[in-house]
Amino acid sequence: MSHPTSRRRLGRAGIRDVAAAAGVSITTVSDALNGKGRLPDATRRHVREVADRLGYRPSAAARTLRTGKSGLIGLTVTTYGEEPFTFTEFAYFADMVRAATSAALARGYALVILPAPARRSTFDVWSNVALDGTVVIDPADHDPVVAELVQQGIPVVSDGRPAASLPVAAWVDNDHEAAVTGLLDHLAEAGARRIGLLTGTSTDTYTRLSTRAYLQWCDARGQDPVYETYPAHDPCAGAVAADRLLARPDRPDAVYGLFDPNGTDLLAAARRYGLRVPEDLLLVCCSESSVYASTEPSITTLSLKPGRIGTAVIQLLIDAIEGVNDPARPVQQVMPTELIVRASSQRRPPRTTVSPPRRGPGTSE
Amino acid sequence: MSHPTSRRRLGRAGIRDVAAAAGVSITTVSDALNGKGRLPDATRRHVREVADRLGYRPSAAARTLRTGKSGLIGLTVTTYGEEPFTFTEFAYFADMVRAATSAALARGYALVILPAPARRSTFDVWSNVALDGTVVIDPADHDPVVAELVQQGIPVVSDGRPAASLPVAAWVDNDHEAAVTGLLDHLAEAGARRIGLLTGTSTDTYTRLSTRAYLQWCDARGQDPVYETYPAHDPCAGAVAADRLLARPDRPDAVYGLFDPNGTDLLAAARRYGLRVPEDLLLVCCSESSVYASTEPSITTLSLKPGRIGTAVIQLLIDAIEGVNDPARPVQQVMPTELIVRASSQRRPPRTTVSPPRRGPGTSE
DNA sequence: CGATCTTGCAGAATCGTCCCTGCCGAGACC
DNA sequence: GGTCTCGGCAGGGACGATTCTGCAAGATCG
Repeated sequence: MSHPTSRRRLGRAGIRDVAAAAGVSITTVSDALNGKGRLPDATRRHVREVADRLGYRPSAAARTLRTGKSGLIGLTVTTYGEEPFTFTEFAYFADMVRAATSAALARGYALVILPAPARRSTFDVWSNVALDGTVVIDPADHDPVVAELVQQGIPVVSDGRPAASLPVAAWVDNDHEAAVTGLLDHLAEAGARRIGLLTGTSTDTYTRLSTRAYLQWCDARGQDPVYETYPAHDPCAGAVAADRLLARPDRPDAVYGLFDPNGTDLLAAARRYGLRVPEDLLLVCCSESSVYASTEPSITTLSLKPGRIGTAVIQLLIDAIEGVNDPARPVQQVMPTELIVRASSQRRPPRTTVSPPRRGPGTSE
Repeated sequence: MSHPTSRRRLGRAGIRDVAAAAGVSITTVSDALNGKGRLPDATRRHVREVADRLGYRPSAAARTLRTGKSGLIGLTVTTYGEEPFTFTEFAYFADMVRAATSAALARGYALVILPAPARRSTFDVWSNVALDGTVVIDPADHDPVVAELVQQGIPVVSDGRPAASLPVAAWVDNDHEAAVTGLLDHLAEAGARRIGLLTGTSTDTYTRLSTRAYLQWCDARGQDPVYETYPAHDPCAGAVAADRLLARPDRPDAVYGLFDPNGTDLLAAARRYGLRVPEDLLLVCCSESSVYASTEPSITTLSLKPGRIGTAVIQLLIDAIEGVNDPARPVQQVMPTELIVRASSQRRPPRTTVSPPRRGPGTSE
């Protein structure tokens, strides 16, 4: 033999081995397996059968090198440094990532979880993985990662409104203003006269837009804003802030909590002050957690529908990767939220109880 | 020029462009950037500076093809079909994946989320990504994915005890027997006379081992087992099963719920039957959710410490990939759990240390 | 019956990087 | 002063696929 093809250095079968075993050329094997070229069905079947018999798996690296497409989509949360998720948004991220993963897999892509890089370096994890595109969750205003990726020609789609300066291909976000306004209307209809807000100190778009919508609603209704802020990343601070809110002289008769644990925080605080929910205090919080369906009383939640967001983000990104939409102008997509109305925000429960509502056997304190 | 090096087909700078711009050879660039070869520092600095100026990023695909290492680790839950996670284990998976991601990134690897493949095919997502190793969560007894991967020489480490026939390189699991035994002892010490169990109908190792430990404990203590089972994937079924358990004629005075939502399920059921917690009913459930710290009363939980598990799994896998440990025999690692004792499992709150130890106020039956 | 077209496949050039091999000059050593 | 060693780099062959080009042999046609 002139070519040293016969040597086997690895246990894995390559396309050469398949070609040799099937008695055809490498080209024919590639064409047969990929459905290209002009081959009779008999040859195709034969090659496929031989490939199956040898347990042939094409090398992903070689294919990526040749075609320039890896089938991988990066997923990153640059806001919170090293940790890929922050604590208060577990359920949101879990749901969002789950939906995004499914959507990506359905179109033949896989998700890679990536960190916010500590510093620019030629050899961090980012440059070690070939990405077709990237999803960025809550990008900071001047995110260096996004700039770098875009400069390399990699499409980026963000979950959450990016700053105008960020050249993302598209973004998806909830209609936070409409959500908060609708929710406050709901509380007002249930009889709330003074609605309080439990919000965060950080300046991300979610917190900012929600708080602004609350202030505007108050302004339009002529109600004085009643709110407390706390650092959302600290779970203990939430309970303290809930307490502060209910201890105020201008105590609200309804509260909306922006973050997932606020429901239980507020419920516990209400119990400490002897306030009955929903009789004395109406309660809504933004959460994806199902536990609020079975608390006592059950708590009305605002769901951001992270699953829908994850799916939408992936669709837009893959469209951008495959050049489906017009790459010239970015695509915005505003997704609706869902208010899951439960006992905590209804003065008159829908079920007409036979027995008259009685108070429980006294407060322990 | 004899070589047609001058053509530029893509905007991205390759190693050739760096070599040309720096006036050195490709070898020198590679050596300078990778810290190999014998080069004076002046040359190294010069090459690095030129590479930075051109915005050079090495091609991950080419490197992977050449070196055989991709820096990617697969993460998969084969048990639940299409969806990567199931609903009842959100908090567990979120925590586990978060820790695993961090641990992998710290050692220079990134995680790829992969599905259970629908059927064997030459071109599913699995064969489109080059993996250095894979983490499998709760593998089924004869998981075809694991077999396939091992046959291809890709190390596999599992979260959860695999069947003896599965040739994984290592596994990590909680000490479920010790956890359940310790928890039941804790309840007995708190005054429980008849401890019930809320468990699942599926046959995964977690459910199986936990239930067996319960039965053995009952046997050793001479207590009749009192338990209800339900399909854990159905969140509504949990509430129904909790109701069934408390409606039994041999109603338990303490209950352990195996799944995350069981705490609120049981609390709601107890309220419906007018049972006070912890006075009439002691409660423990297995959960990673922080909401049980602020329910009323707060609920004692068994934490499986998924973060530790995720970290351990990744360490073992990367060790196997890099050939640190002995590949001949598999490594087992049994991780401890943590019982977070709260109000729901304590008849006497810990603050009343003044009064002498007395038995509780009799059984309700 | 020769020219053209179609079918069925093989050769070989990439893709971008790593790294083994080898060459050249300059000191070191006997 | 010749050989040895060693530092400093360049050449070029993989890695394993995709795919463009091209060449025979039969089919079709005027």
